[in-house]
Amino acid sequence: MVRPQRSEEISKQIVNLIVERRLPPGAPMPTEISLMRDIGVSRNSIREAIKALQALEIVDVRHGYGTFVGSAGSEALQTWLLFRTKSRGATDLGRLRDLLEVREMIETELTRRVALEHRAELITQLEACVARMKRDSDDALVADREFHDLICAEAGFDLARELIGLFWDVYRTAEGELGAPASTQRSNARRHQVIIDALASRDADVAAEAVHRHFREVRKRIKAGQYGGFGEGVPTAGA
Amino acid sequence: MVRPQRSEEISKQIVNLIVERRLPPGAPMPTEISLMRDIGVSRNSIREAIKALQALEIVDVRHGYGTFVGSAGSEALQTWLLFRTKSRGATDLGRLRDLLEVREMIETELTRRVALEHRAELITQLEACVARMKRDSDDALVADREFHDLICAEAGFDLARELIGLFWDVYRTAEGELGAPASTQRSNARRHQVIIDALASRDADVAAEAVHRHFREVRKRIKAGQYGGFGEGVPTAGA
DNA sequence: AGGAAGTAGGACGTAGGACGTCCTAGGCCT
DNA sequence: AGGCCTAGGACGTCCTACGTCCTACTTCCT
Repeated sequence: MVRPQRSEEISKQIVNLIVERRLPPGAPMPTEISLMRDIGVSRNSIREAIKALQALEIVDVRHGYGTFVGSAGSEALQTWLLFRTKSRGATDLGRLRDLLEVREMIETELTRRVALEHRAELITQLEACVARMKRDSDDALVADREFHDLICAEAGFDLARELIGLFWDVYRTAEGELGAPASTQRSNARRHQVIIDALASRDADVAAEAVHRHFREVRKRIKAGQYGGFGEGVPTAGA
Repeated sequence: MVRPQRSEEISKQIVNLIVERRLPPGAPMPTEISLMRDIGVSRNSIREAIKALQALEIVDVRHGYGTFVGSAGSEALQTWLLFRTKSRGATDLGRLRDLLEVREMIETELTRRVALEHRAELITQLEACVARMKRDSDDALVADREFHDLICAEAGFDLARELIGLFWDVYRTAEGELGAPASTQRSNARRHQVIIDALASRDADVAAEAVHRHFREVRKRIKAGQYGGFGEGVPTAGA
C-alpha cells in the first residue's frame, strides 16, 4: 500500500473544495480548526498543506484574520523562476538567455497582433513611456516595464501579459545580481520608439522585426561579457 | 516594526544557502534538525518553510532519507496553472483560450526558428510521430505531445520547451475535465503533417502559417460549444 | 446620538516534545 | 561473497500550549 504523502493529499482536497464550491478569489476559506475536523488530521498537517498552496498563491493567509481563496497570480512564480535562473545545473548565462528568448517569442507574436489591431490611444500612451525613459531617472526602468505591459495588455491575453511581466521582473533581478551594466537609456528609448512607429504603421512584419532588433541589442549586451557569469567558478569580480 | 512572516524569511534563507554554496540539483541539504539549530527556530517553522519550497520543487524531500536540492522543474507549476485555469474569476473559456494563445505564440516563433535551422533527422522523427497519431490508440495522444516537444527541443531553449510541455499537459487535463470531445485523430494527423512539410521547406513564414492553422482548428473545436463552460452556473450536464 | 477608545474572542503563528514510518548503511549469518 | 537483519538517522504526524494579530462589539466620553 502506497502512502501518498498526507499533506499533498490534503492540498488536493483543499483545492477541490475551492473548485467544487466555486469559491471566487477572495472568498473566505474554512478555518484551520474546521478543516482539521472535516478532513480528520492534525492542525500541523493542515498547516503544511496550506503552506504549499500559499506558495502558489492558491490561498491567501492573513494572520489573525483568516484564510482566503487566492488568485494564483504570477508573482507566485517569481521565487521559482528566480531560483531556476540562478541555480547551477546548466550554464548560467544559458538560463538568462532562455528567459530572454521566451520573452522575445511571446512579445514578438503579441506585437504582431497588436500591430494589426489596436486603439489609436495606445500609441499616445507608449509615447509617454518613451518620454519618461529618456530621462535617466529611476523612473526610466518603471517606464520600460510599463511600455511592454501596455502592449501585452492591448492584446487582451491575461496569461501572456502576466508571464511577460514575470519574466521582465526576474530578468531584471537576476541581471542586477550579476552586476550587469545598465544600458544607456538614450539608445534604449530610441529602440522603443522604433517599435512604436512599427505599431503605428500597422504592419505585423515590421513590428516583429522591431521587437527582434530590440532583443538582439539586449542579447548583445549580455554576450559582451562585461561580467563572466556566476556559479561556474569565478564570481563576477574574479577569484 | 514589521514582522515579515517567519517561515517566509526562513524560506529565503534556505534558498540563499543553496545559491551561496552553489549546491547543484540533487545535492544533500542540511537536516531539519541542523537547520533548526543554525537558524534558531522550531522544527515546525523549518518544516513549513521547506514545504513552501517543496511546492516549487526547489527542494526535494525524501521520507526517511533526507532533503535534497531540487531542479525547479516545470511540473511544479502544474497545480498552479491548473488551478488558475479552473478557478472562476474570469470566464472559464477565457482561461482555456489564454492557455492556447500562449502556446500558439511560443510555438509559432519556435517553429519559425526551427524551420530555418534543424537537423534533417528531425523530419524523420516527426514523421514517426504522425504515423503513430494516425492510429486511434491511446498512444496517439502521447505522440501528439512528443511531436510538439521534439520541435521545442530542436530549438534548444529549455525554458520554452518546458513551458510548452506544461501548457500542453494542463490544457489536456482542463479540457478533459470539461468533457470536451476528442478531436478526430485522422484530421489531427493531417494538420501535423502540414507542419512537417513546412519545416522541411525551411520557410519560416510557411511554417508559422501552418502552426497558426493548427491552433485555429483547436480553437474552433472549443468555440463549437459542445460544452458550455463550467463554473458559470450549469456544469456540463445541465442542472 | 455620534464617535473614539478599549476589550473580548476568534484565527493564524511559533514552540517543544513524543512517537510513527521509512530509508540506508553496516554488521552478522550462511 | 552474498543475502538478511538490525541500529540509527531523518522525515511525517500528532498533541498541547502560548504568542500575536485582526475584527467587531461594547463602553464611555463629548
